[in-house]
Amino acid sequence: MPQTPVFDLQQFLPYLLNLAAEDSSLSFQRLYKNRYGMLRTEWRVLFHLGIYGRMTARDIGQKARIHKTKISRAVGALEKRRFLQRTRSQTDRRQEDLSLTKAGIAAYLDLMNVAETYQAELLKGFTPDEVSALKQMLQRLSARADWCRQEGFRI
Amino acid sequence: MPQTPVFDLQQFLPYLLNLAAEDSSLSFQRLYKNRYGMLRTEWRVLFHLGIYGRMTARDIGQKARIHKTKISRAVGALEKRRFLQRTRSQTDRRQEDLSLTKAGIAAYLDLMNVAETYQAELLKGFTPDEVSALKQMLQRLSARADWCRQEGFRI
DNA sequence: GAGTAATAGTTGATTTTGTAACTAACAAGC
DNA sequence: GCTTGTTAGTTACAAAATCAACTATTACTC
Repeated sequence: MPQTPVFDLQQFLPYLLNLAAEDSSLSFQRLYKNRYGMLRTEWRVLFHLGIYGRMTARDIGQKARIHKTKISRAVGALEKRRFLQRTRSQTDRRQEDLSLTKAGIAAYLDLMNVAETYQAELLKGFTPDEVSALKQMLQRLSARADWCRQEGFRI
Repeated sequence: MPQTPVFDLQQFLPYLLNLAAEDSSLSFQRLYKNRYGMLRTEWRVLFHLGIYGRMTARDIGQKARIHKTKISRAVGALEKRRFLQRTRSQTDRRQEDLSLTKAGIAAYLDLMNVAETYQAELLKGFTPDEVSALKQMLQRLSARADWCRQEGFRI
Protein backbone atom coordinates (compact mmCIF):
# COMPACT_ATOMS: atom_id res chain seq x y z
CA MET A 1 0.00 0.00 0.00
CA PRO A 2 2.40 2.71 -1.14
CA GLN A 3 0.95 6.06 -0.25
CA THR A 4 1.31 9.32 -2.08
CA PRO A 5 5.09 9.60 -1.95
CA VAL A 6 5.23 13.28 -2.73
CA PHE A 7 7.23 14.09 0.35
CA ASP A 8 10.92 13.41 0.58
CA LEU A 9 12.04 13.08 4.15
CA GLN A 10 15.67 13.25 3.11
CA GLN A 11 15.01 16.76 1.89
CA PHE A 12 13.21 17.98 4.98
CA LEU A 13 15.62 20.26 6.69
CA PRO A 14 14.81 19.74 10.36
CA TYR A 15 15.16 16.02 9.80
CA LEU A 16 18.43 16.37 7.93
CA LEU A 17 19.78 18.70 10.56
CA ASN A 18 18.91 16.35 13.37
CA LEU A 19 20.55 13.42 11.68
CA ALA A 20 23.70 15.38 10.97
CA ALA A 21 23.74 16.75 14.50
CA GLU A 22 23.29 13.36 16.11
CA ASP A 23 25.84 11.70 13.90
CA SER A 24 28.45 14.38 14.27
CA SER A 25 28.01 14.51 18.02
CA LEU A 26 28.35 10.82 18.72
CA SER A 27 32.11 10.44 18.55
CA PHE A 28 32.68 13.52 20.63
CA GLN A 29 30.03 12.51 23.11
CA ARG A 30 31.62 9.14 23.63
CA LEU A 31 34.82 10.90 24.44
CA TYR A 32 33.73 13.34 27.11
CA LYS A 33 31.52 10.65 28.53
CA ASN A 34 34.19 8.00 28.79
CA ARG A 35 36.98 10.30 29.79
CA TYR A 36 35.20 12.54 32.29
CA GLY A 37 31.78 11.01 32.80
CA MET A 38 30.18 14.19 31.49
CA LEU A 39 26.84 14.74 29.91
CA ARG A 40 26.14 17.06 27.03
CA THR A 41 25.00 19.96 29.16
CA GLU A 42 28.00 19.51 31.40
CA TRP A 43 30.59 19.89 28.70
CA ARG A 44 28.71 22.84 27.33
CA VAL A 45 28.80 24.54 30.69
CA LEU A 46 32.44 23.61 31.12
CA PHE A 47 33.29 25.11 27.75
CA HIS A 48 31.40 28.28 28.43
CA LEU A 49 33.28 28.81 31.65
CA GLY A 50 36.53 27.80 29.99
CA ILE A 51 36.06 30.23 27.17
CA TYR A 52 34.43 33.19 28.84
CA GLY A 53 35.72 32.87 32.38
CA ARG A 54 33.51 33.70 35.32
CA MET A 55 29.80 33.64 34.53
CA THR A 56 26.53 33.11 36.33
CA ALA A 57 24.21 30.22 35.55
CA ARG A 58 21.84 32.68 33.99
CA ASP A 59 24.48 34.01 31.61
CA ILE A 60 25.34 30.53 30.49
CA GLY A 61 21.73 29.66 29.98
CA GLN A 62 21.16 32.66 27.80
CA LYS A 63 24.28 32.22 25.73
CA ALA A 64 23.86 28.50 25.17
CA ARG A 65 20.07 28.51 25.15
CA ILE A 66 19.86 25.91 27.89
CA HIS A 67 17.07 25.78 30.43
CA LYS A 68 17.94 26.75 33.97
CA THR A 69 17.10 23.39 35.50
CA LYS A 70 19.52 21.69 33.17
CA ILE A 71 22.18 24.23 34.03
CA SER A 72 21.54 23.86 37.71
CA ARG A 73 22.07 20.13 37.57
CA ALA A 74 25.07 20.37 35.30
CA VAL A 75 26.66 22.90 37.65
CA GLY A 76 25.96 20.61 40.57
CA ALA A 77 27.60 17.69 38.81
CA LEU A 78 30.63 19.72 37.77
CA GLU A 79 30.99 21.03 41.29
CA LYS A 80 30.82 17.55 42.76
CA ARG A 81 33.67 16.52 40.47
CA ARG A 82 35.50 19.67 41.57
CA PHE A 83 35.64 21.14 38.09
CA LEU A 84 34.09 24.41 39.18
CA GLN A 85 33.48 26.50 42.24
CA ARG A 86 30.70 28.89 43.05
CA THR A 87 30.53 32.01 45.12
CA ARG A 88 27.53 34.17 45.89
CA SER A 89 27.59 37.33 43.87
CA GLN A 90 28.31 40.45 45.93
CA THR A 91 26.00 42.65 43.96
CA ASP A 92 23.03 40.29 43.73
CA ARG A 93 22.86 37.55 46.27
CA ARG A 94 20.46 35.48 44.21
CA GLN A 95 23.19 34.85 41.69
CA GLU A 96 26.29 32.74 41.92
CA ASP A 97 29.54 33.44 40.16
CA LEU A 98 30.83 30.26 38.61
CA SER A 99 34.41 29.63 37.64
CA LEU A 100 36.53 26.64 36.78
CA THR A 101 39.00 25.11 39.19
CA LYS A 102 42.46 23.98 38.12
CA ALA A 103 41.04 20.57 37.37
CA GLY A 104 38.20 22.12 35.42
CA ILE A 105 40.57 24.17 33.32
CA ALA A 106 42.64 21.09 32.63
CA ALA A 107 39.60 19.16 31.54
CA TYR A 108 38.49 22.04 29.38
CA LEU A 109 41.85 22.36 27.68
CA ASP A 110 41.99 18.64 27.10
CA LEU A 111 38.52 18.49 25.60
CA MET A 112 39.18 21.59 23.58
CA ASN A 113 42.04 19.85 21.88
CA VAL A 114 39.92 16.81 21.29
CA ALA A 115 37.20 18.99 19.83
CA GLU A 116 39.58 20.64 17.44
CA THR A 117 41.13 17.41 16.33
CA TYR A 118 37.75 15.85 15.85
CA GLN A 119 36.40 18.75 13.91
CA ALA A 120 39.40 18.68 11.62
CA GLU A 121 38.79 15.01 10.99
CA LEU A 122 35.11 15.58 10.42
CA LEU A 123 35.73 18.30 7.91
CA LYS A 124 38.25 16.50 5.79
CA GLY A 125 36.88 16.61 2.28
CA PHE A 126 35.32 20.01 2.75
CA THR A 127 36.94 23.11 1.34
CA PRO A 128 37.41 26.12 3.60
CA ASP A 129 34.79 27.96 1.56
CA GLU A 130 32.29 25.18 2.06
CA VAL A 131 32.96 25.11 5.78
CA SER A 132 32.45 28.79 6.25
CA ALA A 133 29.35 28.75 4.07
CA LEU A 134 27.97 25.88 6.10
CA LYS A 135 28.60 27.52 9.45
CA GLN A 136 27.16 30.77 8.27
CA MET A 137 24.03 29.11 6.99
CA LEU A 138 23.55 27.19 10.22
CA GLN A 139 23.69 30.40 12.17
CA ARG A 140 21.27 32.10 9.85
CA LEU A 141 18.99 29.12 10.12
CA SER A 142 18.99 29.22 13.91
CA ALA A 143 18.14 32.88 13.86
CA ARG A 144 15.43 32.34 11.29
CA ALA A 145 13.93 29.46 13.28
CA ASP A 146 13.85 31.64 16.36
CA TRP A 147 12.10 34.29 14.41
CA CYS A 148 9.54 31.82 13.06
CA ARG A 149 8.89 30.54 16.54
CA GLN A 150 8.31 33.97 18.00
CA GLU A 151 6.69 35.89 15.22
CA GLY A 152 4.45 33.41 13.71
CA PHE A 153 4.13 30.12 12.03
CA ARG A 154 0.79 29.25 13.47
CA ILE A 155 -0.97 26.78 11.26
CA MET B 1 39.37 34.95 35.36
CA PRO B 2 39.11 34.78 31.57
CA GLN B 3 40.80 31.63 30.41
CA THR B 4 42.66 31.02 27.21
CA PRO B 5 39.87 31.90 24.81
CA VAL B 6 41.42 30.23 21.78
CA PHE B 7 38.42 28.07 21.17
CA ASP B 8 35.29 29.46 19.59
CA LEU B 9 32.29 27.37 20.48
CA GLN B 10 30.22 29.15 17.87
CA GLN B 11 32.54 27.69 15.26
CA PHE B 12 32.49 24.14 16.57
CA LEU B 13 30.41 22.24 14.11
CA PRO B 14 28.72 19.64 16.32
CA TYR B 15 27.61 22.44 18.60
CA LEU B 16 26.38 24.60 15.77
CA LEU B 17 24.56 21.69 14.22
CA ASN B 18 22.83 20.83 17.45
CA LEU B 19 21.68 24.37 18.00
CA ALA B 20 20.38 24.68 14.47
CA ALA B 21 18.69 21.29 14.70
CA GLU B 22 17.02 22.08 18.01
CA ASP B 23 15.92 25.52 16.91
CA SER B 24 14.60 24.42 13.58
CA SER B 25 12.75 21.47 15.09
CA LEU B 26 10.96 23.34 17.83
CA SER B 27 8.10 24.84 15.85
CA PHE B 28 7.42 21.61 14.06
CA GLN B 29 7.70 19.59 17.24
CA ARG B 30 5.18 21.76 18.99
CA LEU B 31 2.80 21.08 16.17
CA TYR B 32 2.86 17.32 16.00
CA LYS B 33 2.90 17.24 19.77
CA ASN B 34 -0.07 19.51 20.27
CA ARG B 35 -2.07 18.27 17.38
CA TYR B 36 -1.50 14.52 17.66
CA GLY B 37 0.37 13.99 20.92
CA MET B 38 3.28 12.52 19.01
CA LEU B 39 6.92 12.28 19.95
CA ARG B 40 9.80 12.70 17.56
CA THR B 41 10.29 9.03 16.87
CA GLU B 42 6.59 8.64 16.33
CA TRP B 43 6.27 11.18 13.55
CA ARG B 44 9.37 9.77 11.95
CA VAL B 45 7.84 6.31 11.90
CA LEU B 46 4.56 7.75 10.68
CA PHE B 47 6.32 9.53 7.84
CA HIS B 48 8.26 6.49 6.82
CA LEU B 49 5.12 4.44 6.57
CA GLY B 50 3.32 7.29 4.84
CA ILE B 51 6.05 7.70 2.30
CA TYR B 52 7.14 4.15 1.66
CA GLY B 53 4.00 2.22 2.47
CA ARG B 54 4.18 -1.13 4.20
CA MET B 55 7.44 -1.72 6.04
CA THR B 56 8.71 -3.75 8.96
CA ALA B 57 10.09 -2.16 12.11
CA ARG B 58 13.51 -3.32 11.04
CA ASP B 59 13.28 -1.56 7.69
CA ILE B 60 12.29 1.67 9.36
CA GLY B 61 15.08 1.37 11.85
CA GLN B 62 17.65 0.93 9.13
CA LYS B 63 16.37 3.71 6.93
CA ALA B 64 15.95 6.23 9.71
CA ARG B 65 18.84 5.04 11.86
CA ILE B 66 16.66 4.58 14.91
CA HIS B 67 17.26 1.94 17.52
CA LYS B 68 14.81 -0.92 17.60
CA THR B 69 13.59 -0.24 21.13
CA LYS B 70 12.62 3.27 20.15
CA ILE B 71 10.82 1.96 17.10
CA SER B 72 9.07 -0.66 19.15
CA ARG B 73 7.70 1.93 21.51
CA ALA B 74 6.77 4.35 18.76
CA VAL B 75 4.93 1.61 16.91
CA GLY B 76 3.10 0.68 20.09
CA ALA B 77 2.05 4.26 20.65
CA LEU B 78 0.93 4.75 17.06
CA GLU B 79 -1.02 1.52 17.20
CA LYS B 80 -2.73 2.55 20.41
CA ARG B 81 -3.84 5.74 18.71
CA ARG B 82 -5.00 3.61 15.75
CA PHE B 83 -2.65 5.26 13.31
CA LEU B 84 -1.16 1.98 12.15
CA GLN B 85 -1.91 -1.71 12.12
CA ARG B 86 0.43 -4.67 12.23
CA THR B 87 0.20 -8.13 10.78
CA ARG B 88 2.65 -10.98 11.18
CA SER B 89 4.68 -11.45 8.06
CA GLN B 90 3.76 -14.61 6.15
CA THR B 91 7.29 -15.30 5.07
CA ASP B 92 9.00 -14.65 8.40
CA ARG B 93 6.89 -14.83 11.47
CA ARG B 94 9.35 -12.88 13.55
CA GLN B 95 8.58 -9.78 11.54
CA GLU B 96 5.51 -7.63 11.44
CA ASP B 97 4.28 -5.74 8.43
CA LEU B 98 3.31 -2.26 9.47
CA SER B 99 0.97 -0.02 7.56
CA LEU B 100 -0.99 3.12 8.25
CA THR B 101 -4.70 3.12 8.88
CA LYS B 102 -7.02 5.69 7.33
CA ALA B 103 -6.49 7.87 10.37
CA GLY B 104 -2.75 7.39 10.09
CA ILE B 105 -2.73 8.42 6.47
CA ALA B 106 -4.80 11.46 7.28
CA ALA B 107 -2.40 12.46 10.03
CA TYR B 108 0.54 11.90 7.74
CA LEU B 109 -0.91 14.00 4.96
CA ASP B 110 -1.76 16.74 7.39
CA LEU B 111 1.67 16.81 8.93
CA MET B 112 3.29 16.57 5.54
CA ASN B 113 1.58 19.77 4.51
CA VAL B 114 2.62 21.39 7.73
CA ALA B 115 6.19 20.24 7.18
CA GLU B 116 6.29 21.70 3.72
CA THR B 117 4.78 24.98 4.76
CA TYR B 118 7.12 25.24 7.69
CA GLN B 119 10.17 24.43 5.66
CA ALA B 120 9.23 27.06 3.11
CA GLU B 121 8.91 29.59 5.91
CA LEU B 122 12.19 28.51 7.43
CA LEU B 123 14.05 28.84 4.17
CA LYS B 124 12.83 32.27 3.23
CA GLY B 125 15.93 34.31 2.67
CA PHE B 126 17.92 31.40 1.32
CA THR B 127 18.50 31.02 -2.39
CA PRO B 128 17.75 27.66 -4.03
CA ASP B 129 21.47 27.18 -4.57
CA GLU B 130 22.17 27.77 -0.92
CA VAL B 131 19.49 25.34 0.09
CA SER B 132 20.73 22.56 -2.10
CA ALA B 133 24.31 23.20 -1.06
CA LEU B 134 23.27 23.07 2.58
CA LYS B 135 21.35 19.84 2.24
CA GLN B 136 24.12 18.23 0.30
CA MET B 137 26.70 19.20 2.88
CA LEU B 138 24.56 17.91 5.72
CA GLN B 139 24.31 14.55 4.04
CA ARG B 140 28.02 14.44 3.36
CA LEU B 141 28.64 15.37 6.97
CA SER B 142 26.46 12.58 8.29
CA ALA B 143 28.26 10.09 6.11
CA ARG B 144 31.61 11.43 7.16
CA ALA B 145 30.68 11.30 10.85
CA ASP B 146 29.61 7.69 10.45
CA TRP B 147 32.91 6.93 8.84
CA CYS B 148 34.84 8.65 11.63
CA ARG B 149 32.90 6.70 14.20
CA GLN B 150 33.56 3.36 12.62
CA GLU B 151 36.97 3.70 11.14
CA GLY B 152 38.79 5.60 13.69
CA PHE B 153 39.03 8.74 15.64
CA ARG B 154 40.44 7.20 18.72
CA ILE B 155 42.30 9.77 20.72
C1' DG C 1 8.40 51.39 53.25
C1' DA C 2 4.64 47.91 52.54
C1' DG C 3 2.89 45.14 49.04
C1' DT C 4 3.27 43.08 44.62
C1' DA C 5 5.72 41.40 40.85
C1' DA C 6 9.80 39.55 38.81
C1' DT C 7 14.22 36.91 38.81
C1' DA C 8 18.12 33.29 40.17
C1' DG C 9 18.40 29.07 41.26
C1' DT C 10 16.79 24.45 43.33
C1' DT C 11 13.97 20.42 44.01
C1' DG C 12 10.54 16.76 43.13
C1' DA C 13 7.36 14.32 40.16
C1' DT C 14 6.59 12.71 35.59
C1' DT C 15 8.11 11.41 30.95
C1' DT C 16 11.30 9.89 27.79
C1' DT C 17 15.47 7.68 26.51
C1' DG C 18 19.22 4.30 26.78
C1' DT C 19 21.06 -0.27 28.02
C1' DA C 20 20.76 -5.05 28.64
C1' DA C 21 18.55 -9.02 28.99
C1' DC C 22 14.89 -11.64 27.21
C1' DT C 23 11.47 -14.57 23.95
C1' DA C 24 10.36 -16.39 19.64
C1' DA C 25 11.45 -17.53 15.10
C1' DC C 26 14.61 -18.59 11.49
C1' DA C 27 19.26 -20.32 9.38
C1' DA C 28 23.31 -23.17 8.87
C1' DG C 29 26.28 -27.10 9.74
C1' DC C 30 26.82 -31.40 10.70
C1' DG D 1 16.73 -33.42 13.01
C1' DC D 2 19.59 -31.41 16.62
C1' DT D 3 22.82 -28.02 18.12
C1' DT D 4 24.60 -23.39 17.51
C1' DG D 5 24.23 -18.89 16.01
C1' DT D 6 21.57 -14.97 14.32
C1' DT D 7 17.69 -11.85 13.84
C1' DA D 8 12.92 -9.35 14.95
C1' DG D 9 10.88 -7.45 18.39
C1' DT D 10 9.61 -6.70 23.50
C1' DT D 11 10.33 -5.71 28.27
C1' DA D 12 12.53 -4.22 32.59
C1' DC D 13 15.50 -1.28 34.82
C1' DA D 14 18.58 2.69 35.06
C1' DA D 15 19.81 7.30 33.34
C1' DA D 16 18.38 11.65 31.77
C1' DA D 17 15.24 15.32 30.17
C1' DT D 18 11.03 17.95 31.04
C1' DC D 19 7.73 20.50 33.67
C1' DA D 20 5.81 22.59 37.71
C1' DA D 21 6.20 24.14 42.06
C1' DC D 22 9.14 26.09 45.49
C1' DT D 23 12.65 29.46 48.29
C1' DA D 24 15.22 33.46 48.53
C1' DT D 25 16.35 37.78 46.87
C1' DT D 26 15.74 41.97 44.23
C1' DA D 27 12.87 45.52 41.67
C1' DC D 28 8.81 48.19 41.10
C1' DT D 29 4.89 51.00 42.57
C1' DC D 30 1.98 53.44 45.18
